[in-house]
This record gives sequence, structure tokens and C-alpha cells, in this order.
Amino acid sequence: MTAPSHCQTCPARALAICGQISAGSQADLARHMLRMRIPEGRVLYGTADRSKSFTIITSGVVKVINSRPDGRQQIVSLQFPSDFVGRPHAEPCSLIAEAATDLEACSLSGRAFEDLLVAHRDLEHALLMRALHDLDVARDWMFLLGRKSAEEKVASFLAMISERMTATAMAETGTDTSAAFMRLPLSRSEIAECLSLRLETVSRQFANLKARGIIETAGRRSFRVHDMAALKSFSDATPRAA
Amino acid sequence: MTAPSHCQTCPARALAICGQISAGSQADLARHMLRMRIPEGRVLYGTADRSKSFTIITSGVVKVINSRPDGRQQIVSLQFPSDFVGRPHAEPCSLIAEAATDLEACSLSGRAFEDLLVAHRDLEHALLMRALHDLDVARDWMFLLGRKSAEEKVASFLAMISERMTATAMAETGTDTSAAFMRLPLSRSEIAECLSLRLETVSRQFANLKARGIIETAGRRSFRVHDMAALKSFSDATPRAA
DNA sequence: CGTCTGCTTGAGCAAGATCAACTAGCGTGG
DNA sequence: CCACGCTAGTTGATCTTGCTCAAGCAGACG
Repeated sequence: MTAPSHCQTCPARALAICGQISAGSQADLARHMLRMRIPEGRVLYGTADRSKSFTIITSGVVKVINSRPDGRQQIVSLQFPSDFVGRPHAEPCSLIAEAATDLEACSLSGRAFEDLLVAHRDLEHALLMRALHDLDVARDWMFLLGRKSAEEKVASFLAMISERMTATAMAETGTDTSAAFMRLPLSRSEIAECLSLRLETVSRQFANLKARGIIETAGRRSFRVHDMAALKSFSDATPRAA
Repeated sequence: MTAPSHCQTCPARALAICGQISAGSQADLARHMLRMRIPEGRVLYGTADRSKSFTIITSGVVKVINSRPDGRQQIVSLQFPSDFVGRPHAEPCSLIAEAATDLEACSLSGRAFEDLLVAHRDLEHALLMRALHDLDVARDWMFLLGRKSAEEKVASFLAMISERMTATAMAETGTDTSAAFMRLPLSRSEIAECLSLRLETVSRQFANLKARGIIETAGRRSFRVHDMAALKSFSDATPRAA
């Protein structure tokens, strides 16, 4: 029993959960998974539905949103290729996962996944590692939300996006695209929801970074980083020292 | 093989990890655990030391701090009785866990704990459930940090503290203490670090809630909730509607 | 009883929100 | 292929919330 052929060539595999489990578990997982395309805007899990699907992204970006009845909302996580989206054993809560761009992904039902978790201990272990990692990421993001200035927030965001997109391209093609133009997966107002700023403020900080020659934009959604070192230093500048 | 006698009477047990695993795992865990007192200010895990202890709190409060070289810091989590403190398999990062008050706790070394995790699958499963729960809590806190006003932040904080302290008292004595005075586990400036406000702002919001008759304070550290419903409504008020 | 530290209160300030035009991509249909 | 129009994004002016700086107060402890 071996993994299907598309797994052999899947660039996400090495970084994803599939790459961290035994060949047997991998094959069993692959047997239940369905490769699929998901359009932008599709909800992968939400408050209302009890559907509990489980998905590994191979291309595209998913946003996880915490939204309240009064309409305020906060994007609490972005998931990139090789990340997984799903809430095994989760109690219902106010989180929604939604495709921020068109996706390619491997998906299976929550029921099937929970059975697999029981059958393959190494899968459950891999999931624990991922949950602990997500917790660390969330706690770093809490620092950003609570303590960083608008300028630092936008710089941190662009540095993060650039790194994740570059890592994905590296896994796919083996080339370093960090200096090339890349497409932003989020609109200005979605970026604002991530950073808890207003879209006007995001726009002004973009203008700022452009004026300093650190980034360049093309059209509405493309950007490139000219000076990653400077971008990173703006990501964590002491308030009055830059 | 049975759990030691102090476990039989431990009020934290039902809610803690120990209450969610088999009797055998429980006994094995208890055999390695040491009941201890930990003074306020003691660091339970941090960036520098590789000590990786593992602790279940039975009394007191632990704060988890994300701090940066420039001195800014953000409290990213509070741990109460029955919560566990430790980072199994964790990569080094910028988090520190520190006793916010004097503690009573059950503790064992990280090495012993990781061995136990391998030996008892149900323990690993319980840990996964807890990590997923902590992730939900973190994401709710992100909403607070990013979207709530100062007034809502302080009201949310007091409601949360009151609920956790009341739940603890309920487990210990079986009585509802929600209307009684309770001791705040954190100073004004620590509360400010939690909510990403300045201590002056926290102080003003306390004054606010007192003036409205929703809470009452006594001394520096004691408070009681007079009107929990009102407190909760302030926790999530739409910006201009209260 | 005094001092020390943590808390409260006040006055002015600044970062970012809000409100309001205005502009530029991008898709559509002539 | 270009004019049109829609939406996303930009830019400017003003306002608000919470920060900063500064002074005064009170509980805890020797």
C-alpha cells in the first residue's frame, strides 16, 4: 500500500502533516482524501454547520475569522499551503474559516478524519505538534495586536506574507522568488481586519513603505520587497527609534 | 495501583488533565508528580532555561508573558487551578510562564512527562484537547486585544476573573461565591499588560464601573461583582450603544 | 508614625479612527 | 479597442480614544 501518485509530487507534502507520519498512515490518509478545487469565499467550517471537514491546503490562502453578532470581526489566523484547516473534537465557537483566494486542497470529512485519528497514533501526535505550533503563532500575533504601532503591524504583515509565499514557491519550484513580485492574498480591508487597523491606515502605511523604497507595488494586489532587512527592522522597531 | 490519597481529595482533579485519563495512566502520572508550593514571581518555564518542567496548578494563578528585547511585553494567557503549565516538544520561543501569585501545584520534570506521554496514549490525547481549547481561548483574546474598547476590555477581564475564581471555589467548597469579595491575582499594571492598556486607563475604567455600581473594590486587591449581567453587557457592548 | 510603593486623578497630546472627496484598476459592452 | 462605470484604493481634514506626563493619595509594612 503506497501513497497515490499525486502525493509523490505534492510540494506541500514535506511540510504538511502527511510528511510527518509513517508510510502506512500516509497511505491510509491518502485513500480517504479527495483532491479538490475550492473557490474564493467558500466557508470551510463555521458556527452554523456541524460539517467539520478537514483540509490540507496545497495552493491558496484561508482566513480564520472570529466574528461577533454586532458585526465586528478579527482575522485570527491565515493558513497557507501545507497548513491544515479543521477543528477535530472542537466545541462550537465563533470561528469561521473561509477561502481568501481560490484553493487547491486535499479534503476529507470530519467523521472519516476522527476515525483515522483513532486508528493512527502518529497522526494524532502530528496534530498535537501542529496545535502547539499554532498556539505559539497565535501568541506572537497577540503581541502584534496589542503592542505594535500601525507601521510595525504592516511591516510585520508584509514580511510574514513574503516569507510564507517564498517558502511555498521554493517547495514548488526550488527557486528563490523573494525579490520577485507576488500577489497579495488579501484586500486592503482584509489586511486591516488582520492587523486591527482601518483600511485607510493600512493604505497610508503602504504609501510610507513605498516612499522609503522598502517595497514596491504594481496594480492593486501585487507587491515586491526591495529591502527585506529594512522591512524586518520596521517590524519590531522600538517606538521612537527608527 | 491507585492514585495517592491527596489526589482523591484534590479539587482540581475533576477539571484537570488527571480527570480525563484512565485510572492506570492517572496512577502512573501521580507516581511521578511532586506536590509543591511555588512562591510568587518564580519562573516555571522561560526562554533561557531548557528545564521544561510540567505543572498542574491546584491553587493560584500563572501568567504567560510574551516579551521582546526592547522591553515591551504582552501577557498572552492566564492559567488557573486545574490548568496545566508546560510546553511539551516546544521549540524555543519568546514565552515565559511566571507565578503571578503564590501557587500550590503538582509538578514533574519535562523529561519524565515526555516519557509518560509516549507510554500513555490517553494522556497525549488529553493534552491535544487542552491545546485545542487553549487555541480557542487565545483566539477569543485576540478579538479582545484588537477590537474592544478600554471599557469593554476591563469589563471582560473582570467577568473572566470572577468566573474562573468562582469555578475554583465551587470545586473546592461547593459554594457559590460569585457575589463575595475576591482577591485580584494581578496588579493594575499586570492587568494593563493583559489588556494592552496603560495602568492609568485600567484605573479609570475601574472607577467607571464602580461609579455605575457594577463592581465594588476594597483595598488595592479586592473586588466584588454587584451586577454580573451589566458587567457582561459592558464586555461586548457595541461601540456607541451603551 | 513615617515611608514606600502602588494606585488614582488631572491636563494636554498624539496615533489612529472617522468622514469625505477623489483616483485608478479592471471588467463590460459598444 | 476604447469609453464607461463600478469597486477598491488613496489622500486629506478633523475628531476621539487612550497615552503621556505630572501631581497627589492611601494601604501595607516596618
